[in-house]
Amino acid sequence: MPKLGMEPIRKAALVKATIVEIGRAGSLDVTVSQIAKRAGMSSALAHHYFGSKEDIFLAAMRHVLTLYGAEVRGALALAEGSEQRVRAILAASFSPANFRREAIGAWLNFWLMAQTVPQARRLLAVYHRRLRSNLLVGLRPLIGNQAEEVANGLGALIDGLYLREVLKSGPPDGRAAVASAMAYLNAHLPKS
Amino acid sequence: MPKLGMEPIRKAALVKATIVEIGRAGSLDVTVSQIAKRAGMSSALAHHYFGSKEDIFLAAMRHVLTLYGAEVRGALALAEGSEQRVRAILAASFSPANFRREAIGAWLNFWLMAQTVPQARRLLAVYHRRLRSNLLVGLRPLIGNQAEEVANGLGALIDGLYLREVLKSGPPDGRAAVASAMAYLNAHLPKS
DNA sequence: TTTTTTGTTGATTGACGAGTCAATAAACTT
DNA sequence: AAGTTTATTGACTCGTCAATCAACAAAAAA
Repeated sequence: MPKLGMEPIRKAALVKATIVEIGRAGSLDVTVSQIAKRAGMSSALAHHYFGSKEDIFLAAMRHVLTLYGAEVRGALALAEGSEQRVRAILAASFSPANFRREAIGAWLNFWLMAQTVPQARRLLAVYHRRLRSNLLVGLRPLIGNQAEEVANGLGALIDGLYLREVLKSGPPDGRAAVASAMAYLNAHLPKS
Repeated sequence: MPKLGMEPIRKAALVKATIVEIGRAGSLDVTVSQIAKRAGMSSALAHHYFGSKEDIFLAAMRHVLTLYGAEVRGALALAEGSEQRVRAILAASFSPANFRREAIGAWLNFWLMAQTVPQARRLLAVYHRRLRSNLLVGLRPLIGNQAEEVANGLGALIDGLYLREVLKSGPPDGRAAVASAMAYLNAHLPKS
């Protein structure tokens, strides 16, 4: 019973299913059939809408990155003052929407993919640059010439906290992660 | 021309080849044949010595971890004083032997593996605990009750710096990484 | 109402790869 | 010398999976 205008719906379903399946499997060893099944369609249809498995993965990655970007922008809009801006970015990075098992697993795998798939590498580079520049805007008024260094450190720390969360069991603890990153920030802030 | 006592030699060759191939491929999608070929033998022989592909991977992981552990111990032996101990650990973590493309790629993949393979998870957990306890010994005299928090932060930061290195092109810059981690440490040290 | 476009899938193809086996040969043991 | 253990590989099995195809159905366009 072909209803028209299915394409965006099916694509969205596939993207969502991809993230879930990658999170579940904990690796990129996920078959198109698995993804398609979870999305409620045949694997042939998945291939019909996206050309290849790689395209599916890239779309999923783009989606995760987009969500993250939106959350950061939202938090930034409400932030007042430099320090609040930095805090907002950290909070968004570890928000429940991003800092959940599936998404974390997906992130790690995208990272892996970036090593070999140029498209993925580019996407990740964009994320890096944005994070960095967002952090810098907040940091420069606070610590001036140290801002670059701290922005790099914070970026790495965020990634590292994600990485560590992968190995923990139980639900991710976003609050603890934020606290960790905050501590780093505070240590670099001029003493009150 | 069967010489006897080949087993350790071949196993070592396979382990080395595994690390190289994983580094090259940038993923665990490496065939036993590729590994065996690089190690100069048939894939059948690889299966003969290690039972399965997973066993090969685990052996390679153990090897990387062992090398790292040895380097840390060596550096620690020469260190005098608490601060020097911490610095020694950081230096070892980013030493040329560990902080090189192949090894970094291997690390990332072992991380992935730890998500699904219990053995790998255990190995990584051991590394985590050791790093943590080593850091704590150095940190406690310096900052007392803050030591735990800073040890966690430093651990995550180290992982994060590894992760970031994966995406960079050109040879890894260990010195810069050490400097980054040192900055974190210094920020938490009581100002002189 | 024919034709075209869009949605959909079961079946198939083609490739690849882990792991096994049978066979061969050199070295050690008795 | 006969038998056993260790080293080694080419060929093969068996499974899996990405991608394609042929076919069918319904809506939209002509």
